[in-house]
Amino acid sequence: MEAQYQPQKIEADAQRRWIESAAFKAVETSDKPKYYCLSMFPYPSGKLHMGHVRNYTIGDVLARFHRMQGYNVMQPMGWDAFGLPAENAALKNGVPPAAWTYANIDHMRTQLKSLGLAIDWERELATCKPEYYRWEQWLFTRLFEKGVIYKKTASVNWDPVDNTVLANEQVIDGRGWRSGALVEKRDIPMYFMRITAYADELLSGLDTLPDWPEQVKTMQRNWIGKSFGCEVHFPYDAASIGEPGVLKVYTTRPDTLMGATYVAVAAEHALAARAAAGNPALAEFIAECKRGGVAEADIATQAKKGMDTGLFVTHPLSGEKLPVWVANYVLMGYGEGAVMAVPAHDERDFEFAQNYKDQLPAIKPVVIPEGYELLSEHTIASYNNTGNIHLVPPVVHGAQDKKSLIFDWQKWEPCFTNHGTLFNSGKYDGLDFDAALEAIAADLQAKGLGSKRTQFRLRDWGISRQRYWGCPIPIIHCATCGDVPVPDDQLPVVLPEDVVVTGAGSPLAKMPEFYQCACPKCGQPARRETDTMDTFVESSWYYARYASYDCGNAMLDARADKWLPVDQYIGGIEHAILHLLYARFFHKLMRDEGLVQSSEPFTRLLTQGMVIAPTFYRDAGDGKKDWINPTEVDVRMDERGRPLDAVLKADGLPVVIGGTEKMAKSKNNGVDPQLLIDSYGADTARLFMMFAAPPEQSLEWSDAGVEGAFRFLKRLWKLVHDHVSTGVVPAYTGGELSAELKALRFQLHSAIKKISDDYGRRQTFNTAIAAVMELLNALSKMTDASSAAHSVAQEVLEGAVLMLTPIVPHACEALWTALQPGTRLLDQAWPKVDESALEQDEITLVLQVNGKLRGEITVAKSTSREVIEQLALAHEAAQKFMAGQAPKKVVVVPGRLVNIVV
RNA sequence: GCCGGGAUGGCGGAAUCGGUAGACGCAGCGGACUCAAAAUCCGCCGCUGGUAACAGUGUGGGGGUUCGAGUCCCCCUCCCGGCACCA
Repeated sequence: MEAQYQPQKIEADAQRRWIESAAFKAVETSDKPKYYCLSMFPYPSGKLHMGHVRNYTIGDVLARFHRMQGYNVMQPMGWDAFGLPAENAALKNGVPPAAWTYANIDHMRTQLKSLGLAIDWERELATCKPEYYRWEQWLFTRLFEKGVIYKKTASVNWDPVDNTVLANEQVIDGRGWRSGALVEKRDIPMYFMRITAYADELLSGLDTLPDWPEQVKTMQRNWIGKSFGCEVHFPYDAASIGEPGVLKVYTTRPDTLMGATYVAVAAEHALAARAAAGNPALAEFIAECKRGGVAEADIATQAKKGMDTGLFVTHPLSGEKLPVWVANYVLMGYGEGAVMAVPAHDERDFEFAQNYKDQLPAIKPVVIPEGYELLSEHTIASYNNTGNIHLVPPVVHGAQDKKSLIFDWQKWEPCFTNHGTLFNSGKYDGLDFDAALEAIAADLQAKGLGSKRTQFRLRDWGISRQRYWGCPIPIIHCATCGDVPVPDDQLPVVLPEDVVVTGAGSPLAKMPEFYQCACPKCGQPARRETDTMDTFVESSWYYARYASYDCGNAMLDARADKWLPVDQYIGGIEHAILHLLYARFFHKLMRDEGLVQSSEPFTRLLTQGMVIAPTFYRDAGDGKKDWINPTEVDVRMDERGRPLDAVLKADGLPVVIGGTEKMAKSKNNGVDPQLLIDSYGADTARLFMMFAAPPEQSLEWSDAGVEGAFRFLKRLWKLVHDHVSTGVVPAYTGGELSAELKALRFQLHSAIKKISDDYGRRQTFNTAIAAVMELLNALSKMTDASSAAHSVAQEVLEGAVLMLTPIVPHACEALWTALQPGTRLLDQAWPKVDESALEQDEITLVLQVNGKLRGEITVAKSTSREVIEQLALAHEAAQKFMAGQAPKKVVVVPGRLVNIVV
């Protein structure tokens, strides 16, 4: 064994041995239980970033831990290879997206391999290869024929200068990122997947996933957004609208129907268009609403604006005339594109009604929020006579609050949205939410003007993209036969790879050799669809294809059900909703096609946090900042180690210390993992990543932390080196031991117990590493030089090496060979707890007086509660702090503490 | 705006089921070794007062429940992730 820890040599040797022995090939026939461990595949952006290193190290740690636990492990890797960045790179550098992508894949594969991941590389796939996406096209044609995929129009961001559709991230402050033109909404035809047909199952399926983070399930539940309410029809007012009809709205608050004071429709709604026909001001307002992008975050934060259409509808129950407004906060894509507005009980309606209080009818409260009551002196009649919001008197006061809250509905209070008792609602007065819902729904039903309805917030998934670098949609448009799916024997529709990207419109639409074709049904000349699919489609089923990676005649074969579902999936928290929901949806689609039997794709989910780093900058004048990479900066400390200031290494002059943020090009705070691997080795990189924070939290980059990780590996190396240099011995198996050695074995076996739990149940690798460090600190302090001590040391070191193997596999392999020459670490099982080493006859209890720590007492394990109480009361410190007062109560928590209350 | 998280020493974090706050590591300080430096090893290290023993105080802010709260409940502040065409 070398005296020096030499990571480069050790890592190259270990990786070569793993390749030569095909150590991580997933075995398709095995008696062992399977463990399918999957990290989200990377987008081949160019080179590995720290987030990748973190993600793949976490996956590798879990894969290797389970391998040692006796599982048949599959850990594959591939490339999420279609996407926008390749087109952006093509625009910038003139390289075709395909060439750029393949070059990136080659480089990143080399980088990933240098991390020493226990991956079965035989199963590698890239989604931009026809042998992958042909099966996506095949499934598309199946789903199209079933009606799961259908066509409708939808709004997109349109850049009127570049004549192209923009992604939301390409719209900056309402303008196209390249042209600078004001972006507008434009309706175009697209293909949609009917994910809403699976909404109920996607919702209930979450209850079958106990090993998903609660946070992710909550987010998905809210995203799906199942609600119970009523569809309400407001008959057109014939005088103003000029024809019969009904305006449909959906509401989750039918109990507030009697409080509706107006209705609001989206700018794209048919009634808005009808009213705008003879109203230039309204037409201009509608045009204004159509300016700007389609991103919900922008729409939801803009000021609430609207305009009266001059049209009226009639209230379905009261027959009252209600004005119809166009409002920018009503979304066409959600519900019916129209809402009934109840400003007294909905915050957005309230805000809108306040903005237009001179033009809108008075706010009309109809629900007394739970916990409050109507002031007796204010009758409903007096309320109804007030007529205007400014004059609305106080109507309720808090029943539970002593000082009686007064509400006048002039200022918003959160409790206005609470359920409660109806008033001011005619025959429904006095009903609670449930009774009101039933009564109002029944009356609407009787009049043919509505009924109870369940609604989802979830919308169908638009998968058409007017882009080049994606999977072609396998549809042929025929003048006589309509949209015809491409027949199986003509698949795949291959994406041409040698194209010129201009940034204006889709290249495919300019390539007759691509789009000219014959209709598969009638043989007449036809046009091939030139839109490609959303790249979320590829990433919705890749996890299944790994199992049947080399199957040439089907999307999946029987091996899919052998490996699926994925036992452990690992990826960034930013994918909590979209990717994970789409993948769950696709799994059910594949199940219903008979391709898999399970209903959920991922049994256990670990959502990893971001990698963040400090930012530094200098003002560049003109309000801009020059961001400086952390590696170019020295942070100076005061005498207590607190940061004083920072200077640029190059010129010694000060730079400004910014916040600690997600590593990003825009802030120039990224640290290249390659530099880390080159100077310290993959094991140090892996150890630092796993030690610095638990996987679910954000991880702060720290040069000093990396140094610390490296130092620990050197110390471990030296410890093993010094130990084996005095002769290799068998590990301790039995015999009398001194108290010191007993204590060391107690610590070892407690550590095995704890660390097994940390890797397996808790997935907190930072605490596992800390426990090994404590164990080795204890070993270093051992003074005993007897042969018994040497055999216990052997046991401790073997245990430590085995327990670090998932995290630092290269170093551990070399250390194991030194500890047990002639054996292979790859063949070793996870260490077992020796229960006899955990037996203790004395325990230490904490002594508290009034909950404050005042001392401790050590007693025999079997000591009774009464004796412990007596010992505690007699304790010197207890006597002192009781100051002669009699104890009111003595709390004894077995094995933990005694608390004397005076 | 809506949905979901987070906040603990100078720093990253630990405290797993309401029971010793600060494990482990980094930084810093003191010492050993060295001609010297690096590396390594040993010791100290929340804050305030105190020579010390020790005492008080302390988990973003405010309130509450409890013998006991970083942990549970209510309110607030700030930061982060997602919002359907970034992946």
